[in-house]
Order: sequence, then structure tokens, then C-alpha cells
Amino acid sequence: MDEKYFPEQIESKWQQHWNEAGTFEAKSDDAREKFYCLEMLPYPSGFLHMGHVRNYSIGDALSWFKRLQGFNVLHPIGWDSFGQPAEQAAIKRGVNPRDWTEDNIEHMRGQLKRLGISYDWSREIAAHRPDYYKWDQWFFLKMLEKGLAYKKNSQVNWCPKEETVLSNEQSSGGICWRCGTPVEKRDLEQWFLRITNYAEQLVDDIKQIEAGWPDKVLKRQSDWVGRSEGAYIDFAVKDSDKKIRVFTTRIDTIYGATAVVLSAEHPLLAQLLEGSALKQDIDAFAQKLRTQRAAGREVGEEEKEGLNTGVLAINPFSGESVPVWVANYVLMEYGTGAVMSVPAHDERDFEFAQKYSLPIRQVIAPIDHQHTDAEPSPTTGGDASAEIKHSFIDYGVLVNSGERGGKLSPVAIAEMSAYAKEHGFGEAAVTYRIRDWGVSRQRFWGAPVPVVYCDKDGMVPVPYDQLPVMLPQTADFTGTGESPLAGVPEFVNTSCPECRGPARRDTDTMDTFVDSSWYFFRYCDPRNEGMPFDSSIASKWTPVDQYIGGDSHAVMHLIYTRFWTKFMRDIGLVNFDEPVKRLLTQGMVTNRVEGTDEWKAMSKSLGNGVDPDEMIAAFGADATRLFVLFAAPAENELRWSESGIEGAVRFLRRVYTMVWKWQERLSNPTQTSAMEFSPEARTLRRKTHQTIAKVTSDFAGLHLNTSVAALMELFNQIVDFNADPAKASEEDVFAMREALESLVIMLAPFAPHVAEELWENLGHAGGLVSASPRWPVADPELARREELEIPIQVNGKLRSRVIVAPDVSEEDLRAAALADERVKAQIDGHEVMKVIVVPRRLVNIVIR
RNA sequence: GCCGGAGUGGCGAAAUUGGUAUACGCACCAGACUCAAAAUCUGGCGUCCGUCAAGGACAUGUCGGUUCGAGUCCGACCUCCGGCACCA
Repeated sequence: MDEKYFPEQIESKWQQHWNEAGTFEAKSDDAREKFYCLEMLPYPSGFLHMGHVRNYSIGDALSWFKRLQGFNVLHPIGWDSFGQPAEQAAIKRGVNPRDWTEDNIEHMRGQLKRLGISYDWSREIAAHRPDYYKWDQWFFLKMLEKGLAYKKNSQVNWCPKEETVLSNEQSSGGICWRCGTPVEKRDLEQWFLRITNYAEQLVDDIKQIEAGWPDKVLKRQSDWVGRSEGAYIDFAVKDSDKKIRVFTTRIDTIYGATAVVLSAEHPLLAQLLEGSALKQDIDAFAQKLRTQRAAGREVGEEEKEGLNTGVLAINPFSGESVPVWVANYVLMEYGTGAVMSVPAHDERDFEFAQKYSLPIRQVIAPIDHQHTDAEPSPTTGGDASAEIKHSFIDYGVLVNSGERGGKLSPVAIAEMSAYAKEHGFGEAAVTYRIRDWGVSRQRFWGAPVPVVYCDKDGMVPVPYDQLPVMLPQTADFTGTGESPLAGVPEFVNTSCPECRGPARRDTDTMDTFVDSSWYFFRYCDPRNEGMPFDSSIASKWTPVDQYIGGDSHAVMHLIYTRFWTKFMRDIGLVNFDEPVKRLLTQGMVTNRVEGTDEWKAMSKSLGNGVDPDEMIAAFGADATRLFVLFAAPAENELRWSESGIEGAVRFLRRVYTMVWKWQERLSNPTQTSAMEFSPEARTLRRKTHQTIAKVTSDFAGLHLNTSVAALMELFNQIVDFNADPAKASEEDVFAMREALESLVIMLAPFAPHVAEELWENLGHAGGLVSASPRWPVADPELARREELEIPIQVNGKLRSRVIVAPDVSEEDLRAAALADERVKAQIDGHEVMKVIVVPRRLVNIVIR
């Protein structure tokens, strides 16, 4: 090859080699230990962006590392190819979503290959192809069979821009996850999956993965599930046989309840108001609240508003009658849609009570009296309420609570829940914030819901042997809220599997997050025609050892796939609870927005995007990847820098030239029996082994940036070695070969093409990937053996240094320090109080 | 508002987990090569005092504490960034 580093030549040569040799194809019958490295599969938008490059570079580095260590690595890729952008393209530009998607995949596959990511392309999958979505439908039917899929009419999140329903996860924060449009509420009949059945496991099993997942993701998962312990309590409606069930976590405050408050959507409301003079007012009020919510008004920012219904409810503990109100701050979706209002001990109730002059009665006293002074707490009785500024929400001692006075909150909670159960007006209960997953989408580009509706037999699941329910070639892409499939008569009109009579298909498609909930199991057995995957094959690869992707999916995809895995476990497809052992959430790639000092995520609209193809053309795939991995820790934001990438090329070029200079001498090794290394050669060998140790351990925590820094340090040492290949001794050649070969192997995860080339230049045929381990192993003796320069401090101030052997004992080190002339001068005339010896670190002498 | 995370050179960042703070890279400065520039190579690069030097003082958001010793541990505060946001 060339004396100079020409990335494009080297890269195309090795990409072709890998392709032809099938270097990265994984075999499941391999006896070696497996390693499943997975990156979140891309949506085929048409173009790779730097976020993809970063994601795949991280995964590829780890895959190479494991491969070179002798693992049987599965590193697959596929396409999350159902979803909105394809349909938007169809609406706006009249292209067929299928053609658009296939073209994009074609182009992006080329980009990924030019990046040289070591994928097993033989396992490539795409969600929009019938051989894949057939299994989405299969899973749907399984869920239907197990009672986990159901249809109901409810208020759902609606994205007015994309004209479709969104799940709660996809509309977190009140905006559409894809386009950022504020969501509205709509009443629709929808398919739901009972993720709530798994709520408890989704929280409990966090302990199985907490060692391998970032804390912030686990926290968000746990917050999203929102487990909360409390009790249901029934308040009987006065002069009626009706009961209002409330949920509370603070049953110990129930003697302070001064109202019961219902959500505007509460089903009991209409019945309670039957014949009431206030019915019209209340109806209008409830209607107003519903309208506000439908408009996507931010809950929580509004002032509390309510109306007294005139109905009274009876506190089952105190027997007291309290008014029933309707208010905007009570959510139908959580708990029972009704609360007991305890203004003295709940901030929201307090705010509400102040506005409507409801009595505020203290029933919990702080235990700590100093705390009482610092924080004004509610005083007893209604008359003092004007002075109360805050509710007291902590646990404390019960007061004004009948015979329960004097008990501590936690004790009272347990006793009172038991009491309620005993007397049949309540029980301890756990509620969850998470809602069932709405999966119907009023869109074309997704997997059709495999059910039909027959006038005679009602809703009938499509039999398994009739799957897949094929998506038609095309439809009328109007972009309105109507499902496009409804306008395709050949699709809609079918026959009932039960009675053969005429029937209509469900015209909604499934959420694309269904596709991505189980895709990495399909990679294990991607061409299976009888099952989503063969359990015995999948069990050889799964669970995923390392998953890498953005934290934008911390709630959505990651909670769905955990749910899906638990379901697959329950139907016997997998035999574990958690699909992913370790998760890395990479940071964003940002660039300066032109004309400002702001660094923002690269985007077309801001004009600060960087095209990976241009970078590859200008600097090579290796340098692009090396820079991306070196510039910042993987979890951090990565600020794009063109001069940074130039630095990466510079480094690769220097390594390339160095190998070129030495390759002739190094590729013809001669053996010498007894080596006598020069001090310079010893220094180089020490650095080589220290670097091996450092890089190997850095990989365990995916500290790729410091690995690269270590490789640069090793290279700098090689430069400092400054030997002439023509005149070098056998020892020097040995040290140099050891250093350069180690460097080249360790460079492979970061810059695989040039590493392969240099490995070849060093006289090795057949490429770096082999069935046996190739990653260098550090000699612990060599990595450690060095003379140590130990600082000597007197009273914490650096006074001298002493050079000692690496295995010097603590006593000898102490003696050497005290014998040092400059130290002697310092301690002369003072009493030595203490000598602190930190082996291999320092000596500190404390004098008076 | 609540819950997390983070503050280290001009910049991205290191620091073996309490032991020589600023590794590695970028930018910058100087020198070599060149008619010149680029590229490349060599050296320098926290701040201040010191003629170069030797050396010294101060530096990890602020203020205190523990310790022979603190970027790291503890307390209070400030700032920034994320997440959730009436969840009863």
C-alpha cells in the first residue's frame, strides 16, 4: 500500500473484504461465549445524521473490543420503518410510503456501509415488511387471547398536526413526542394493551437492572409507573344509597377532611345531581372544564376552580357530614377521580379551601417542636385559619382525631386502613400512575389491527393462519383524522372467519412502538416463518448485553419493551424478566448555531447540521468515528468541531506513517534468547502494558474517550522512543513491535479500517477478526515495574522527592524520606509527630 | 413548585475514588523547513510574583467544616442543565 495515508482507499478495500468474507456474520452454534451488542434501530428518514454516527460508533467500538477478546458477537441492524414521516411524504408529495421507505433504507444502508459499522447484514429486518409485521399481528392476537388487548371508548391524546392518537408516553408533557405540537383530548374508541397489569413488575424488576442502567432512566421509569401506597375509603352520600370512593395516601388525616371533591368527569356526578336545582349549573361547569382540557390547556397552571354540589357525604371515621364539590384539580385518570379534601395537610386542598373559604382543621401536629416554630403550622380550629400560610404535609402526631389522637402517622395509617377493611368501607390499596397503552393509530403506514367486525358475530380476531393482514398497496392520503384504510374497499370488505358472512376489517393500524418492542428478538432468528422467533435460538443470544441509544426513549420505547418481554415470558417465549442488561444513553450531538454562541442539537431547521457523508469524504470514516468517540464521554453532549476531526486525522496519519517506517523491520521478527533492554526500551514496554491495562479496563465502563487518550499517549511514547529502524537493536525492535502491534489492535474499535490495514502492513495476513482472542493482555509486572518518584511533604508542603524501586517496602520508603538531606534540614530542631506513608504515592512528615 | 445531575484552563475534558490538580486533544504562541504560505516537525502554554533562572504564592462555583492532606467527604448557599408538573 501507499506510503501516505489515503483513508478512502483503505476504507473501501476493507469494507469490500468484510463484505465478501462475511467477517461480521454471527453464528449461533458457536461454542464461544456470546455477546449481544445492540443499538436502537433507526427510523429510515432518508439520511444518516451525526446522532446515528455517534450511536453506532459506540456500539461498534464495543463490538470490536468483544470480538477481539474472543467473544461470539451479535451486532445486528434493522429499520423501524413504519411511522408518520413516510405518510407525511405521501400526503405532501404524493409518493407512495412504501417506495419512499424502501428508497430511504437503500440509501441509509449505503451510508452505514461507508461508515464501516461491523453489522451482520444477513440479519437485517424492516418493520414495514409483511414477514415482520405479521408477527406484530401475531402478538396482538396473543394479547387478545390473554385478555391483555381490549377496546374501549375513552378520552385520548390527539395530535392535531399528525391527525392521530398518541399514547400517554408519547404525549408526555402535553406535547407530541415527534412534532412537539400541543396535544388535545378526544373521545375515541381505541385498542389498549394492559401494561397496567405489569405495573408492579415494571417497578419491582428495576432491581434486576439497576446495576447496568443509568440512574436517571431508572428514575424516570419508576416515576412514570408512579406506584403509590394508600387506601380506598368510601364516603356514603347522605340521604342516598350511593357511595363515593376516594383514594388517599394519608388516611391519617381523614379527621381533617372538610370536603369531598370530584373530578368533572366523575361518573357518579350525574346520578348525584338527579333532580337537583343545581344540576344545570354544575353540568355547565363540568362541561367547561372538559372543554378546557380538550383544548390541551396545561393542567396545573390554572387556578383552582370548583362548585359546591349541595350534596353531603359522611366521613366514615368521624361521622361528620362534609360537602361534595366538583373541581378542576381532581383528575379522573388517577385513583378514583375523587378525593377527600384535607386543607390543613395538603397544599392543593389548602389552596382550594382558601379560595372557597372551606374550613381548615389541623389533625396532624409536628413531632419536632423546633420545626413547629420555624414553619408555621395550622392551628386548631376554624377561627385561626386566617393566620395559616401553609399546609403541614409531613408525617406527625394525630390530634383532633378522636380516639386516634396521639398516634404517629405511619402507625395510624396501618391501623386505620385495617379498620376500614374490617368495617367494610375501604381497604389499603396501591395505585399506579401509568395508564394502559393505547395502540390504535388512525393512520395508513403501520401494521393493520388483525380483527374484523361481523354483524352476526361481532368482533372476531383474524385466525393465526390468515396472517399477515396485508396492508394494501396504496390508499387515499388525505391527512385527515379518518383512517386512510377505511377508504380502501378491497381492504375493508372481507368475510367473517366465523360465519363466512360479510364483515369489515378494523381500519386502524398499530403504534410503531409495537414494532420496536420486540425487534431485537427477531434478529436472533430473522427468517423464521412459523414463529416470531425460535425460543431456543433466541435464548442463546438474549438478553441484550449492551444496549445503546438516546435517552429520549427513557420512558416510551424502554418501558414498552420491558412490558413486552414480560408478556413474552408469560407465554413461554423467553425465560427472563428483563430484556436489557446494560444500557448506555448517549448524549446529543450539537453544533454552534451560526451567528450565535448557542450550541444546539443539529437540525435542518437551525441549519447547523453536519452531513456524515461529507465528513467521510473529507476525513474518512475512521477519523470521523475516532473524533466522535474521543471528543467527549459517551453520555455527554458532543460539540461538533471541524478542527477536532482534523486532529483525529492527524493522529491516524502519524500512526500510519510510523508503521510504514518500521514495517519492514518489524514484519521479519528474529528471536533472541536473552534480551537486554535499554532504559528507553523499558520505558516504552512499560507504557505499552500500562496502556493495555488502561484501555481494557476503560472498556468495561465504556469510557471510550479516555481509551483514545491512552492510545495517543502510547503513540507519543513511541515517538519519543525515537529509534532508527535501520539501526535498531533486536531489543528495540522487540519493544517497538510490541508497542505498535498492541496499538494497532487497540485502535481497531475506534478506527477499524486503518487498523486492519496496519495489521496487514505489520505482516499479518487474514485480517484482525479471528476465532481466537487477539486483544493484548497486559503483563502486570511490566505494567507496574518502574522507578517511582515519591513526593515528600513536610506538614503537607512539598519539600523533596525520592526515587525508589517499585517494590519498596513502607518502612524503607519512610527511612528514605527521613534520610533525605532537604527533609532533614526542614525537620531539624522540630519534633516529628507523625510520618504518613502512602505506598507508591507519597510520604508526609508532620512536625511540631 | 417537586425530583434528579452538574459546576475544573480560552474550549472539549482527565484525575487510579481522600494522596504531585489540569492527562489527551483542540485553539493559541514561538522556532525549524519554505522565496512565501499551507502541510509537517520541535518546543511552550492555569494565574500572579521573580530579568531568563532557581524558586515562591494563589487556583477545581461561593462560604464554612472534617483530615497530616479535599476537585473528591460533610453542611449552607449561588448558578446552569435535565425530568416531572394539581398523581390526592
